[in-house]
Amino acid sequence: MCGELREEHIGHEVVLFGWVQNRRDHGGCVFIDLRDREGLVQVMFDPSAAQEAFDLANVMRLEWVVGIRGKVRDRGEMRNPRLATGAVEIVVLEATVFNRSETPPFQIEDNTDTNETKRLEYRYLDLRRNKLQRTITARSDLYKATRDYFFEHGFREIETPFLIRNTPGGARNFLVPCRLNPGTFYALAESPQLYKQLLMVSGFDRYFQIVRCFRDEDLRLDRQPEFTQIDVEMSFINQDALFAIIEGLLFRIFREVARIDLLELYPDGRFPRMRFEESMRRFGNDKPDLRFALEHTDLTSLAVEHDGGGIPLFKAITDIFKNGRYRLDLPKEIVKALLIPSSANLSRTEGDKLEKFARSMGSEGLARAKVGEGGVWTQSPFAKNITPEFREAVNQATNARPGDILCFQFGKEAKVNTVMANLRLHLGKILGYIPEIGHEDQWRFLWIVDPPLFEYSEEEGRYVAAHHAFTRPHDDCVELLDKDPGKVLCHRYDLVLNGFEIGGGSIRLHDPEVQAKVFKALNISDEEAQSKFGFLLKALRLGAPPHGGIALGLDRLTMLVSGSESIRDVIAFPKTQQGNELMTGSPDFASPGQLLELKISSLA
RNA sequence: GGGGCGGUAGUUAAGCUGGUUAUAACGCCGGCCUGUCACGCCGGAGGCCGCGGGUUCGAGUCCCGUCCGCCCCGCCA
Repeated sequence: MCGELREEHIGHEVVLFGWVQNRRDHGGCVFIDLRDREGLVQVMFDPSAAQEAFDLANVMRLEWVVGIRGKVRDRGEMRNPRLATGAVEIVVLEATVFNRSETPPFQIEDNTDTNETKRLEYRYLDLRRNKLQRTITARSDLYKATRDYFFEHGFREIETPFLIRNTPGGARNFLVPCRLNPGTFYALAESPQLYKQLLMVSGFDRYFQIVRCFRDEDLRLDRQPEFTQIDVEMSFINQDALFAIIEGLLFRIFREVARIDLLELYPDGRFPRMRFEESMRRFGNDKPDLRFALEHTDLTSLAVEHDGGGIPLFKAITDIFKNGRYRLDLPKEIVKALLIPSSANLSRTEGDKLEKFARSMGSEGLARAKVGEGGVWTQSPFAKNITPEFREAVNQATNARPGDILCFQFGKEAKVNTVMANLRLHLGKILGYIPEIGHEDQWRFLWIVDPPLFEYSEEEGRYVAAHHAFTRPHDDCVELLDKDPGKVLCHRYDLVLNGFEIGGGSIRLHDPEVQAKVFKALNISDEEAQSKFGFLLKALRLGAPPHGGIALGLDRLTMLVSGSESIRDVIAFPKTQQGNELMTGSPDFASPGQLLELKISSLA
């Protein structure tokens, strides 16, 4: 192929098919860069070698599809070191034009600056570009590495339905009307969760599937409405053994897809683990990017000790603790600080920009303090009121030195954490601790373990399952299920890579008695449980082995491993942030006839 | 549902405090050129300034609405 020709091919006669990448017309001779999926090679049309081919070359234009027969020649001094095939060129003996091309809407080149709208509209042209050829190929390599690995480890690949019964909870489903049962709908599977558990009950022991999942939720850089998971479930397994299997898979994928040996980073073959609580405290989320430090400092208990430390806004929070109003079933309020080192040399304007950033995250503001000589605070709304004792305690807790700047957030825990977690990432980028895009061969994996089984829903005023209702609680937490549900930890885990959640799963709950307690804590009645999950509950009573599993986000993983900027770069035909597919124009309105046949009407 | 940024030749952008013929680069078309490789040189064509309304003597520019794209919050494994 074009991109594969090297010095060793000199003298050979070759036949090449490809697209015209570039044309340099010298009047007496014409150079063309011919492109195929492997790369470029320079092709020379010389009338003294082949007059007919030369005449054709004079009319050839960009993106024409041509075939040539010619001889590989040494370019000697004229070699082009910037091209992999630069040592050779083809002298054409015969040429054919298979198809002409209209002038393309944008040029097919590596550094295209055409905006993404245009590129998505002409996706098939964008996919001709070297960069996307590489990421889509990486994705293909990743499928192969995954299948090879699991087959070698005794797994079976089993397909599960896409058209399934609508089950409550979790992500919003896409609905598909069922013509044969008017008025009823299938849901598109948001994951094979229930089916893979049932496969364990069936005795399939080790299951995996590379499977499409559908979720009707708002999109992001790393989220598409249809995406692909590497779905895994195993029986007679514990958390540690499952981690080992998945770690092995990732070592394999990085080796075969990116030629990166993770053993250099993780010599014992294992990834580090961190408890959920610790991650929230230090980083404000459950997917910390460990490529840089810049950790949060939780000042809540310190503020309580100092009775607000003279700062009225803090006192409002600490009073909640003092008055005994603080209750487990109320959203917690906390105080957190983030230290920007003096080396960052942050100007006041830049500080104001950070505040704007915090506000865009839903924060009321971003209080700051510049630490001066002797630990005094300046340029701060707190400088006047803060007691010297509290100031000193904060300086010590955050390890602040003169020149550093402290940023504060306080209020509802969830919001403080969101704002501070995003602020940390933002600072990491603007201070150059991590690149704006890409990963520069820094791969920091982390298992997040032992999260709470329930989380309090302010909307619904009750506890809801943080993952799903079939996650196994820690054995020593079972008695807390009715006493203090918020404190129950469970065997759920997320795998994080450079701040992206690339997978998550749990050891499942297969004990009907504990299951009943969980439903009770969730305030789900027997009837409700039966009507919603009856088939699974029945299966769990008919000889269900202990089991657990995980699902890895194949798109995100491919995005990271291929150094892509967005999940759209690793999906051949992705959708925009509003769920539109710009090439074909989906989604589209249904015709009245279609709706009539399905017995549904549209209100739009 | 909310916040931010953006939409001007085929493409990417410039266009200030409203002003006369809307610039540039690449691409495209024509001509010249046998060693270029971002080839070069000469000439040319190309515009519903996203769309709709408003203010004004006059709108790419100001105001309102709307559509589309990107990033984020909410939402989501």
